[in-house]
Amino acid sequence: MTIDVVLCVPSCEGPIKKAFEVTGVTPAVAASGRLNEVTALEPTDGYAGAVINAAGFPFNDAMNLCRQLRHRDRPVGPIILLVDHYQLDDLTFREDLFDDFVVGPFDVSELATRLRHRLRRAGNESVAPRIEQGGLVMNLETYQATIAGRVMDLTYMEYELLRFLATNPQRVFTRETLLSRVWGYEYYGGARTVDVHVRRLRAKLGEEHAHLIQTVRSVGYKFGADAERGDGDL
Amino acid sequence: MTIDVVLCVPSCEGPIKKAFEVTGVTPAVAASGRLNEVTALEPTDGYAGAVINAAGFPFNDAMNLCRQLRHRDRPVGPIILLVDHYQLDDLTFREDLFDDFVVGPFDVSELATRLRHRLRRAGNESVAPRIEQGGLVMNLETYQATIAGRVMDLTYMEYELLRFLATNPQRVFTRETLLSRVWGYEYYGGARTVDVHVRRLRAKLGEEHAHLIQTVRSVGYKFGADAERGDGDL
DNA sequence: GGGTTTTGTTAACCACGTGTGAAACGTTTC
DNA sequence: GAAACGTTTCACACGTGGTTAACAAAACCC
Repeated sequence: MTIDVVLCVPSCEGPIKKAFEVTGVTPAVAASGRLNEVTALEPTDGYAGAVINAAGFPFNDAMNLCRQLRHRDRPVGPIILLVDHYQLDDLTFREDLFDDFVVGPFDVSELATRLRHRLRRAGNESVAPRIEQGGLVMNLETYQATIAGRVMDLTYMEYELLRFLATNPQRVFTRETLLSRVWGYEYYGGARTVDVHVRRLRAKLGEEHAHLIQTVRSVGYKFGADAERGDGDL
Repeated sequence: MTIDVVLCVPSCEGPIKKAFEVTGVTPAVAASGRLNEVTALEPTDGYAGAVINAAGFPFNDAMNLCRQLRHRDRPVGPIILLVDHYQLDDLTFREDLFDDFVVGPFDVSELATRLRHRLRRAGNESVAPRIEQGGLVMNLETYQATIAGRVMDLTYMEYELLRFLATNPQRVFTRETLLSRVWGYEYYGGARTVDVHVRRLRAKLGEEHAHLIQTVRSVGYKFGADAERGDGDL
């Protein structure tokens, strides 16, 4: 039997270290939080999971790391996020990027219990590997998207934006929300950026499916076929 | 679309109740924690999940309930356990009985975030905040409105005005009030603006439902079906 | 390091929502 | 029944907000 190695970013100290000891798994500490470091440290049989302390380094970087880990060819196990209380709101609409979270100040028992819980449950839970909405299929592992069977050649940002919209169908997002959730920064200047990316996406969706991304005037954009049938499915 | 109902055992008070409100799901409270009560309360389309306060009643009973819920023919959604800190150890080797847990003292934000997280990961679009009044349904996330099941195609201002009126049914607003509350500025000039928007709304509500917005002569407008019997229920 | 792709910005253009005034209509009052 | 008042309806002009294309900057790849 091999030893479980769990990725730990960016550090493994205090209660976090204790929790690892109690649980009996070995941490691999990637201090930089960069993907190449993560890959370099990886044991031959892969990581059993990941603990990312989003309270310990820039939140956006943490989110990006999650995204990258999810998209890797070799999937890492369950991702556990450590956050401060004030960061809870930032988790909204990002539910797919992590499998569990712990709110600081971090308690050893809780950390250990969650670690054990997720590691044990790993395998039973399939992380929704794909999105299907109105002819659009997005494979979250291969980074590929098809519309009505035709492969769309999307760039990174296009993919992320489309994914975000498609995972929350029918819901309207303001440009500011999109900027903060997809781009991950606080709106310096260009809200028009969103418009342009939407335009590019619509172009790649093709004439026929361009309407999948709808403009809600004075509000923002939403994904989804029109609910024009009178079934009132709000 | 149906409303998500989440089983709540054995009570739904304080932070737990708040978390349900924030998340926008409806609790079904089974005070006894017995399976027959759970079944009796079950909506036709089943539970979207379960919140079981193991700190609130005998721990073994809570575990038994979890087991029963898991083994039912009709599976309940994700099970979230509420525990006290000293109970953490008791969770070991029972990882398969629940999907998430929260450690007391219970924090509204954390509870809500976990609830949302699990419901979403279970593929459950958690229900949006909405307004329902006399056949009118307004979904505040999708910016859609339906009247008697038919989708109304509202513009921004129309939506905002209708929303304001519908959130305060039966209450009469002067044009000035509407201008300041909905438009947000201090009435330079056109009170006729309100009239016109009301007209457009009535048109989109359709012949049959136009009366939902009522004119109160020399005063203003109000939303609501007629209380034409003289029961004076104001 | 040069070329290519991706990403963000700026500005012109266009469409649609919105507000306005005036006329038609209805209701109340003398 | 006519005058006074309030509401509804209509047509039109203006401006906000969205789309589009072209450009600049940055990242990426040999």
